[in-house]
Formats: sequence, C-alpha cells, structure tokens
Amino acid sequence: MIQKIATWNVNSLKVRLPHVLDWLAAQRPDVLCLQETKLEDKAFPFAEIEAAGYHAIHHGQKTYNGVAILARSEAQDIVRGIPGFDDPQARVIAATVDGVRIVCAYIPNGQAVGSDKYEYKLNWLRALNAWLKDELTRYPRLALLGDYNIAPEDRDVHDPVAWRGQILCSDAERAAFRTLTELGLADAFRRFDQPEKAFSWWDYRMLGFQKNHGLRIDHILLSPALAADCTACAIDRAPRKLERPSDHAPVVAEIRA
DNA sequence: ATGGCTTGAGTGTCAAGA
Repeated sequence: MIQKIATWNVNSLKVRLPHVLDWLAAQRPDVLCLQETKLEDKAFPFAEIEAAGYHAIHHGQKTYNGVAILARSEAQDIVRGIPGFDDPQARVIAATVDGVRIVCAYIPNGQAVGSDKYEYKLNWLRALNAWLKDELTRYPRLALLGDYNIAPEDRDVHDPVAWRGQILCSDAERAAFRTLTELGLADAFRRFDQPEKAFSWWDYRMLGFQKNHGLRIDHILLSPALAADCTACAIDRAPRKLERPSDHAPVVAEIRA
C-alpha cells in the first residue's frame, strides 16, 4: 500500500547519500524519486539503499542527469527514457509500485529562452505529454514526480517581475505544464492550503535560501483516481538547512490507505 | 555588474545548473 510518495533533486547522489539515508529513516516514504544522481548505473549505491530497507532502480549516466526510484516494495514494469523518444540524456524512469504507476522525471533546464537547449526542453515536454496521455489509459493510478524546471505561476516565484519571461517561467514552458494538467493530472501541492512564498529550489549564491529567494519547480502531479485519495502535500525545507545541502528540497504527498 | 555557489572532470579551469 502506497501512503507517502516524494521527489527530491539531490544534485549528486554521491555527495548527498548521507542526507538521503537520514531522510529515508526519518520520513519512511513508500516511494522516493531522485533526480540528478550524476552517476553511472555501476556506481549507484544499491547496497546502502537496500540496507535502509528500499529497493532501487536507476537510469543513470556519467556526470549529468540520472534518475532513480527508491521503494519499499519491488518495482515492476520498469521503463527507462520516454518510449520512442531518442534521448542520450538519462531523465526518466518509470515503474509500477503497489499498483501505482510512478513516473520520475528530470525535465530539461532549457538554459535560456530561444536557445537550442530551450527547443530541446519544449520538444522533450511534447514527447512526455504524448507518452503520458497513453500511459493514463493503462494506469488510472499514476503519479508524475520530479524536477520540472518550470514555475507554473507567478506565486511560485520569489520575484515574478524579475523572472517574467525568463527561463523556467516563460509562457511556452508554463503552457507545457498546463498541457500536463489538461491530461487530468492535478498539482498535489495546490490542492491544499499552503504558506505564501513556498519554494522547492533556492540558488546557492547570494544567500538565496536565507533570503527565501526561490522558485517552486519540483512537483507531484496526480491522476484523478490518485488525487482523490491525496490528503496532504508539503515541501520539506529541513534538508536545505543542512551542511552541504542540495539546492532543492523534497516534496512529499500523502495518499489515503 | 551576466557576477554571486556547487558539482564533476581532472590537476587547468571549464560546463552546467536554475
């Protein structure tokens, strides 16, 4: 039974493994999706994760990207990458855990509006959308968790005027996010009352976290059947306060048993 | 002010992140 699912961009699992193990022990999620492991599969810390009581599946590469699903139950029907979308970058892993289809995604950053990387991001989002539309016909209980690299609305941005039209906030990126919600996927975080200025990422520079100069770019989207059973969603800022933190905080959703 | 910090690669100093 899945009761707690989470996502966390760890910005190098090699560096962040102690934080991840501590967080698993404290939170005991049923599923934790990781992004930016920055590891080849052969370097993934399977033994440490298993010792913590979790099965792990990984889709990695050297230096960049890399995604993993950690789960207390065994993952089934594992898919690496978006089927039919030729992509040298390891950004998606999906599997079924206790009857819930878990899709873990590290959506491209895009670097700058109008750049080649921006075009890649928008193409990537189109492929993701087409694939998920199909997945939803097969899996009524589906969750898309990850680093979307999109702040969906101005209230997800510490300084909306400065960020207007910029990367992570541009109209085309926000439209792509809405296309996902138009598949029926609900932003779990916005189904509940939340504090003002709630963010999931803060720049390492310029005291970004201390000043709460952040963005909400890490999300959990839920299919209608799963959203109906979702009882809470929150961002856990605690790991961002530790020594040598990831620049992202985990996002957690609770599902009724 | 296109800076500010962190990571990986690799041993110089750059690419990439968001």
